[in-house]
Amino acid sequence: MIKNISNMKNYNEKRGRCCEYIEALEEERRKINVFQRELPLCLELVTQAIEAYKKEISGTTMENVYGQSECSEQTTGECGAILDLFVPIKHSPTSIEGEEEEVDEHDDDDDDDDDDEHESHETDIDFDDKNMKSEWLKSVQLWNQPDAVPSKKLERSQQESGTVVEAIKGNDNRAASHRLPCYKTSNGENDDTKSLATISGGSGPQKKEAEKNIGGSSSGRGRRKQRRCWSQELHKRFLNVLKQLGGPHVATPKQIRELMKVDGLTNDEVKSHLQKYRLHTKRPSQTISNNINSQTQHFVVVGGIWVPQASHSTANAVASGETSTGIYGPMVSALPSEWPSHSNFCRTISEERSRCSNKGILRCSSPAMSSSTRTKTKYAKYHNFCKKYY
DNA sequence: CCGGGAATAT
DNA sequence: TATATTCCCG
Repeated sequence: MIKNISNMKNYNEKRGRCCEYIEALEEERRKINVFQRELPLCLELVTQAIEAYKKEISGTTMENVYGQSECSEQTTGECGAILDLFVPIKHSPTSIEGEEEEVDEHDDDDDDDDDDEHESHETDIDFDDKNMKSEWLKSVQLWNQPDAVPSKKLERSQQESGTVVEAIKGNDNRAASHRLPCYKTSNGENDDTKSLATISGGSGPQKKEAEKNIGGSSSGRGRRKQRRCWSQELHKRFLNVLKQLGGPHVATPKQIRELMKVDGLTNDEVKSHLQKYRLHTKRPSQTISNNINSQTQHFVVVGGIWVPQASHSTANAVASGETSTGIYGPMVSALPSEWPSHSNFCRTISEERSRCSNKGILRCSSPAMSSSTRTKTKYAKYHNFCKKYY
């Protein structure tokens, strides 16, 4: 009898959990929905899983949604089994070395964090811990996700104060070593995001694709890395770091990369991003006819960095008070506009063939770099920069 | 090697 | 067109 009771209890518990998961999954589905086109299978999977859960709850035990992965009960019962569907099996280190050889000849030197794709136990999904899931999701979002996703807002709210980032950074990832997005999916040919591999692998803990360069034809190492987008999260971090370093014109790619502590991020990528960013900052005005640098503008310049006006105060505080310690103090709001001007600035850079000939008008109110250790070089740099533009 | 920037690809 | 990647040079 006791047994029965405990069973019952167990059942109820399980049921409760299932309900929770259904909710969570539905939430998830809403998010994924945004990417319907990109992740049709993902959506399908989640949908099916939701149905499966519901059925399960309603008593009709019918698992085996897919025929595969039948209710193998692991420690957690079938919830786990189904859940597993979503967790792309992370085969640990295998993928890495596969392509390592030539795509990245130097890189990955990164002393500290690196991608420690931690082991393989998929059980770490851990039931009661949905936070983890969101964290994980978020970190994934860090890299892909060309456009904004509403969900992000939500998550951000719960942990302001940059804890996320902290965790992401991995410098103290005791709780959960969630990997950061590896962005290194190379493979230039046959790309097509629709390839199943890409999707399933990509949506989950995406690892680097192993295969490429098949058949040895490979035509040399000319392949380009697959294009990856800087998510807002990522860009936000970029901005933060930039702020710490004193602005886009004094920060150096390497420093930025180091401070960002995003594993897998390379200097080149940072450099590129920085370049783009600088371009944007170069010719700020002339887009909007009416307001010429008036107060009505939604962006303000803080230490040479454009930030949304809303966050101006905080940013400013940091800029002046600063002292990098509180690294992630001021997170700018999750709003989409972190760029000098969100969309295109009609920039006619075509002309300037010769280097150094650009005469952008740039307003930079004293860079917020005072107490940095390596200030000297920066200072010089900054002066150089000013000279250039004034 | 690193950084800036232009050329090139997506 | 915008943005990311690669090439080139100092």
